[in-house]
Amino acid sequence: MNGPATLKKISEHLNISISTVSRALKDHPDVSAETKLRVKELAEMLDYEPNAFAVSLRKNHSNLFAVMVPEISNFFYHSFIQSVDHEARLMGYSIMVLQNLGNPETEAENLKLCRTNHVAGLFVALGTHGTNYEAFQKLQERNIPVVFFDIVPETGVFEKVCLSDYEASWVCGEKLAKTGATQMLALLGSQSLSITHRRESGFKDSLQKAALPVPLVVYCDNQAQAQQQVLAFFSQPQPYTGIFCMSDETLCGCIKALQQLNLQYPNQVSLICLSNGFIPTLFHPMVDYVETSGSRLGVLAFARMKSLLVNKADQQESFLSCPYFKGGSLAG
Amino acid sequence: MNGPATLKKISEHLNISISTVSRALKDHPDVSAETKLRVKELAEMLDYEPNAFAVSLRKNHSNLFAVMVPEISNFFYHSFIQSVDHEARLMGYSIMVLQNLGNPETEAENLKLCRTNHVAGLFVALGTHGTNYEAFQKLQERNIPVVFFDIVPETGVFEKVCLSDYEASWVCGEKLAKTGATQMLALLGSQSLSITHRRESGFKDSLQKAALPVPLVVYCDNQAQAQQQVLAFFSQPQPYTGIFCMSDETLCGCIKALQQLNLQYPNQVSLICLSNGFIPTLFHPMVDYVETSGSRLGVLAFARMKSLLVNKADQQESFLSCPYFKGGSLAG
DNA sequence: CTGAAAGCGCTTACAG
DNA sequence: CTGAAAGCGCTTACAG
Repeated sequence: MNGPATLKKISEHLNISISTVSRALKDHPDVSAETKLRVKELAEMLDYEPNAFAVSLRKNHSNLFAVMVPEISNFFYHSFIQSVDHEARLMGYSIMVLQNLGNPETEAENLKLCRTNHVAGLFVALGTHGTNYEAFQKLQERNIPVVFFDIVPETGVFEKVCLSDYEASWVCGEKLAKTGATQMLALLGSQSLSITHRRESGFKDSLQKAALPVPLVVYCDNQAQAQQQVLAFFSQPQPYTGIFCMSDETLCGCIKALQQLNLQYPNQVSLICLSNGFIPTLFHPMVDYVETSGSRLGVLAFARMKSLLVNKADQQESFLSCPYFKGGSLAG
Repeated sequence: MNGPATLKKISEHLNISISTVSRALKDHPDVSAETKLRVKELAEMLDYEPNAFAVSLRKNHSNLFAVMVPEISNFFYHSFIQSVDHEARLMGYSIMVLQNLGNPETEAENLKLCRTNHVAGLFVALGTHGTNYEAFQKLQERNIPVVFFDIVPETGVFEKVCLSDYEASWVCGEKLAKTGATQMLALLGSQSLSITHRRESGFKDSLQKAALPVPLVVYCDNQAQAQQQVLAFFSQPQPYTGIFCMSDETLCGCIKALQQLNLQYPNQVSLICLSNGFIPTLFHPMVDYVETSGSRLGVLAFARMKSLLVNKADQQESFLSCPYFKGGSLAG
């Protein structure tokens, strides 16, 4: 009576074998309707719940996905995680969230966790630190599919799911071009990320297309650096400037600097950014942004994961489109 | 050679028994130094990693903690989760994040997950929905300790870890009292939460102590409602007002409304809030706040969890102090 | 110091 | 339609 119910207990109560109980509970066609009924009733009564360890040990596979990100405290990853969590639940799976904090040892530890817990699959956004791709390869060899998202490896055969960074940044350039600004400032993220360079190219190329001068480009590793860069930029007199922030982080730094300098947008400067959409609407006027939606990316990533799991599909690279949302931070 | 290494494989290679391999790897004193060395070397070579399922099934207990919150997308819970995750890692545990989304069925599902995965312990912040306390009791009966944090049950014997909500709100009242404002507005959260009432009392009592009139109190379930309430409040002429926002959510709504109304703080209105500290510093001037630190609460909660686990300590209620951080949103 | 054996709770060929 | 048996990978009394 004490301890959680098990197949054995049920079988003893009913005087039938464990195998039959097991089959009855999963509606195996071999079992008679009557037996099924009796088993299910008792199981319900005893509050039977299968022991996940036993099931997983037997099947050598768990109902757990892992999501690994550089850090959780990020709107974008956040919404990605939420959305993957939602999808996973629909399949009866749950997810385990891991963060690397820019630390290769933590990453190694996390991957080990994935291995020992035999996760069903892994979603990863890489950090700025050097990554050990072999470890991911090893997971794949053990039949644990890996889907990279957002920040993905540049080489190697992997499943990748990305935002259309180039196109999204191109749109930002286009919008800024229309404000009449001649001087452009691009506040980018860490120089060591390929995503930074894709966004840089998209932005630069669209300005070139619009026959505008090459923008001033600065790389920032965090909010404070972005703030400093903007302050430094405006320490000298500037023509009307358009600022492109490639992330929420750079946007926050930028806005702080503008406030310190007492510069108003869109009157004295135009502003556009890439964002998940929460931060830009916090300010007044709202900041124009091209949406890099974590939740939509999550849905896409999950769909790819399912193909890998079910169809053993080939690995590919998918892109998610990024719509533009109008705010009040662009002149004209 | 294929498939991950197991004790059996190692034992076959070395021509010794599985038991000895198992003991050698855990440095059991019975095993000779030489055997230990040989076993460990081979284990290293074969990249041996114990199968978590087998271990857990055997020990009937996992190295997993669960953290259950109403929703992940919240700075406060976020930093709580980060901090618990950090502490857990130090102990060789990992955590599983679950969110209820204000839905009793999801809560039930999540608790089931905790049971079937035999989590080592559970951290919970309750949502606004009615909660089935029996389910938590059941977990405790199965020797899974539950630590409630932030939003905790009002009745029943449970381990609780809370912010000093009353004192923190009291400080907010004190600070606003000094601004010279005579009219006070309290933007509170959902009326169905006890935390809302504790914060309300602390704020009201301190105003009373300062011989100020009773504040106008409004309850808001989300950001948009807070915004509406502030707009409605200022639709009529008002004396100099001090606004107390009990959360980031109400603060965001409040600031949006002030921006719409073109009201400047601290000149036309004073502002103070309870916050984890990220949102208030996003605005200019920075908003004064009393810090409700998720990470410090996480450390405290984890320490309590450890006592419950190790010492089978009695259940108690602990409170975390909340320091005040100066901004530029208070007059005078 | 080492090993054979039982068992954690489940699933699934195999036999009847 | 039902059951006995083997096995997933590990741990740990028990015996020697």
